[in-house]
Amino acid sequence: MLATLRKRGLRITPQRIALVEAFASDSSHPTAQELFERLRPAFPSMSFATVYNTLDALAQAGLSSTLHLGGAARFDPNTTPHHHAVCDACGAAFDVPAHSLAPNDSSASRVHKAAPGFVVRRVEQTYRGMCASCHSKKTKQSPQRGKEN
Amino acid sequence: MLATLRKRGLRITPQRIALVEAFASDSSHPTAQELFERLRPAFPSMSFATVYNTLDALAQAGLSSTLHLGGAARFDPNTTPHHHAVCDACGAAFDVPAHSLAPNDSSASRVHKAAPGFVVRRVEQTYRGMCASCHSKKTKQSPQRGKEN
DNA sequence: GTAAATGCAAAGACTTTGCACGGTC
DNA sequence: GACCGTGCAAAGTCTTTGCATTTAC
Repeated sequence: MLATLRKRGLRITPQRIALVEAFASDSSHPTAQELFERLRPAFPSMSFATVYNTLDALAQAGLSSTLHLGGAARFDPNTTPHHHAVCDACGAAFDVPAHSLAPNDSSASRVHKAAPGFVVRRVEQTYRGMCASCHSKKTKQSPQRGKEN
Repeated sequence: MLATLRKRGLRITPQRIALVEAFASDSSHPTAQELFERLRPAFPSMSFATVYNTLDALAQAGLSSTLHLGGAARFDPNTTPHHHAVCDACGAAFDVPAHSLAPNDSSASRVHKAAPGFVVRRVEQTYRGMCASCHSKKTKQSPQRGKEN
């Protein structure tokens, strides 16, 4: 990631190094808040602006995407084609590998029928349900991060 | 919608009547702000709390669902199985009919492989791309409501 | 040295909450 | 008349912005 940022003429600051290290291999889809808190020990003076700024730079470089699942935005460093399984109870999001995010003919034609002239670039799929952990302790639900939907 | 609310023991107020009338047949996926402004002429004193309150009541009755596509939440009165095509430029969301929102065997197994024990309840699909209107005036993009992604 | 990033604080957008009053059933 | 809903205002959450200072290159 750092190499890509450098190539784009962006500067490699200690904060960015730390954020990339914390973020790159994280498949938990952290929020800005979570990343901020993760970096705070090393950079007590860091601001949210820096977190958002860096995530934005990564997104522009195609190294991160943003998930809007309700509540705070989640950031995703996984650049391989994949979908998400989202737990309605705790909000956890799991990566689900996909062959491709490109639309197939039948989906493209369905969209075209509903919205003439719409050009589909990619298809995102969200599997809503309940994760194993929440399913087992279903007796008394204890929402942790996500909410409705 | 009103009949269903009444059945649930909820009260039918002029504000709710007006909101349901404005919302029920609206396929543009309005935001709370948009509904609020639509009702303001008739109810100059109405508050956002009432809008959110009513939308919440409709959601609990299964008559409305919430779309989190970035930015403000969008509300959707369409209770038939469908997906959404979302314009990356202007944020407009179009309904795309679907046969069912139930997971099929292959999707369920893919999710299970990625998140063991996850129970899929329904599958949401989002077609990201560009609507006809934005595609034609692509020379100089003019974002209206949605943002990134 | 220069342009870009940081830190800070304030503002902004969106949503929720608490409570007294008023309206529906 | 009881209880739910409304209106209002305030607070809360999440994100963005402006600007002076610092820093990578």
